[in-house]
Amino acid sequence: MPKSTTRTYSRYSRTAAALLGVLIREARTEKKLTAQELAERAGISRGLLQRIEKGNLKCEIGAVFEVAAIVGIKLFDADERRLTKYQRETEDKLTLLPKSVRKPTKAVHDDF
Amino acid sequence: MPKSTTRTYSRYSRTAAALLGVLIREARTEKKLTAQELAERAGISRGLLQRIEKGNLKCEIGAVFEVAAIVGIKLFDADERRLTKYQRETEDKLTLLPKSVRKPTKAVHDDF
DNA sequence: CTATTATGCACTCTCTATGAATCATTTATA
DNA sequence: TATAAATGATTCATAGAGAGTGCATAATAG
Repeated sequence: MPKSTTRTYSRYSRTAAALLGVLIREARTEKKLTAQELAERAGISRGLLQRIEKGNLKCEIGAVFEVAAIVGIKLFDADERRLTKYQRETEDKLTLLPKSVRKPTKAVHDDF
Repeated sequence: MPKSTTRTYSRYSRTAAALLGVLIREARTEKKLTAQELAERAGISRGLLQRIEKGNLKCEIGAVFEVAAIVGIKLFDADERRLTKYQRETEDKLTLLPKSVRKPTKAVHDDF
């Protein structure tokens, strides 16, 4: 990233990430997995898992999803089958929508 | 990151990210926002938004959540109030669980 | 059909998130 | 209670994510 980015996040995003973090922590504990074990299974470092469990928003989404999937947290509350089906349906709807969004030209001629 | 990481993702994670991407794209189109506009509102670049809409797993989760929130995609199917409530409840449950996971020592003495 | 705008893609440069390693602290169990 | 293990916290080097840019192409308003 060029320049300093110091992103600012909405409260909603922060809360969502924090929630996902504690859900993961809870599921991991219930499954009796150590941080090290879960990290290894997910192919990430223990440090990254720590940040994920703390709800850090700068983690890559792939790592977070991977960990969540391993401990059994259903994203979108759906298993893979439903996820795929839902994705197809959404893609279908997308083809019906305009492929690019045009802003109306200011010359609206509402000045009679 | 040290060493080459070339992470590998499960199908579930890939599908989930892809779904989130098309949902965002759909919502953006319905709200008649250009990629540039949405990116600006989220405080990210258009390039990053493109990757998010394509379901790229290497984007930072904060950016994805931020964009999703802006176009009105409810994460965990919950508004901020419910999200916060749910988070508190989960944190409470967490305090009841052991704070660290111990693996049983192999000396189980099941060798009579 | 045409003009104009949005999107897709590729490139460079910069900065930072990640993996690894280490130490301090907390915690479960034998 | 003693003690080995798990977690928390910090540091460091670096691979690679993200911003910015330009251009080709697609797509829509008029």
